[in-house]
Amino acid sequence: MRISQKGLYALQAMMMLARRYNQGAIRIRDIAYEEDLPEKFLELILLELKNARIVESVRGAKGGYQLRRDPSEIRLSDIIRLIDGPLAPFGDAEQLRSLIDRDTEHRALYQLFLDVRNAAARILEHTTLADIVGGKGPGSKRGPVKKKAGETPVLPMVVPGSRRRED
Amino acid sequence: MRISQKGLYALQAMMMLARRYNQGAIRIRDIAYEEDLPEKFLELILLELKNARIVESVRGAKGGYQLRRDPSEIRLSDIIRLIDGPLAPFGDAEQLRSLIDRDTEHRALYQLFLDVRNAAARILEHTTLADIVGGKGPGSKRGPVKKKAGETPVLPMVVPGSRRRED
DNA sequence: ATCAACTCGATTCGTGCAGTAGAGTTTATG
DNA sequence: CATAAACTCTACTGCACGAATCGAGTTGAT
Repeated sequence: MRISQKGLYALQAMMMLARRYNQGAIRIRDIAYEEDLPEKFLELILLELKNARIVESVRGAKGGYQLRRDPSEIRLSDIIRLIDGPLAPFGDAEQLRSLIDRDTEHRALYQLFLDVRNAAARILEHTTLADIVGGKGPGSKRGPVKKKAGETPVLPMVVPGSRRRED
Repeated sequence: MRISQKGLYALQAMMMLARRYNQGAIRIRDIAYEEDLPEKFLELILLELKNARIVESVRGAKGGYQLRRDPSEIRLSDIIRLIDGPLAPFGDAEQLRSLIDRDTEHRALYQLFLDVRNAAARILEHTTLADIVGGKGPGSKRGPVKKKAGETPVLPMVVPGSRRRED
């Protein structure tokens, strides 16, 4: 699952809308300026988010965009799936399950792909915009997803010499 | 982290080489035929794998390709990183850490990307070719990675009505 | 010697990503 | 009601990358 530049822009814009939730609509231009995103491109993205009923627009003078529901009700997976498609590293979950059933030679490989997709889904479906913005409000029930062993804490404790294997 | 068609071909070819480990070299043509991969494209892929010292070639008549080390010593992440690049869904781990340090506005977002990459890395760095081929040999120490809650068992127990949310 | 087999640069074709342009429509407000 | 602010939407471009294919060249087994 690759997150494109467009996907990143979408997430940034949504974070900004989440921070200003319940403070009225924001103009595309202001989002673009404050987040430093290409304005016309952002326009396209917001249109997609609107068609997916995640945000809504207010037309005319003093118009702009705002979230359609509470930040705690918008999962990151909603946004990513919309803009960048399935979370699986290859194909989608449906297709992988089918391959696991039919392609006995490569079953274990596809099963692994599915495991990777499930790991990503577990994170991204359990994290909402509210978890991601510093918002004072209650947000969802917990911090950025229940921390399992190995996940880095929010303030990462940078130990300069501790460089591990890189991507 | 998207796995391309090329990446899938590479993994399939490597699985086949792993199955025949210690049985001499196999011709490109035979791999292509048995795995049903485009021959000339596969040639390119094997060349890359050779330059990365994962496989080796035997030239001349009776030549072909074979693994350079035991299947249990070849991690899937080795192959995927070579062919398709970093495991992170956006950028690479290094870059994400840097963004987490510098971009305070979006810190939590990049942290999440890093969590996703770590989840994928944890799976793909702990699974070797030996884990993936049905091989009778000892392979590595365990099955396809220690199963944590939520990972599908190898034989997936298909309950027809139990369709969950799809990608 | 000869042929199987790998090596490798060049090329093609299509798709998708990233972004731009501009005309059209709606509506708040003076 | 005029008008400017703002969204709506279609079209288009440039470029890079993915997925191959081709063919000439080199090496080595027998």
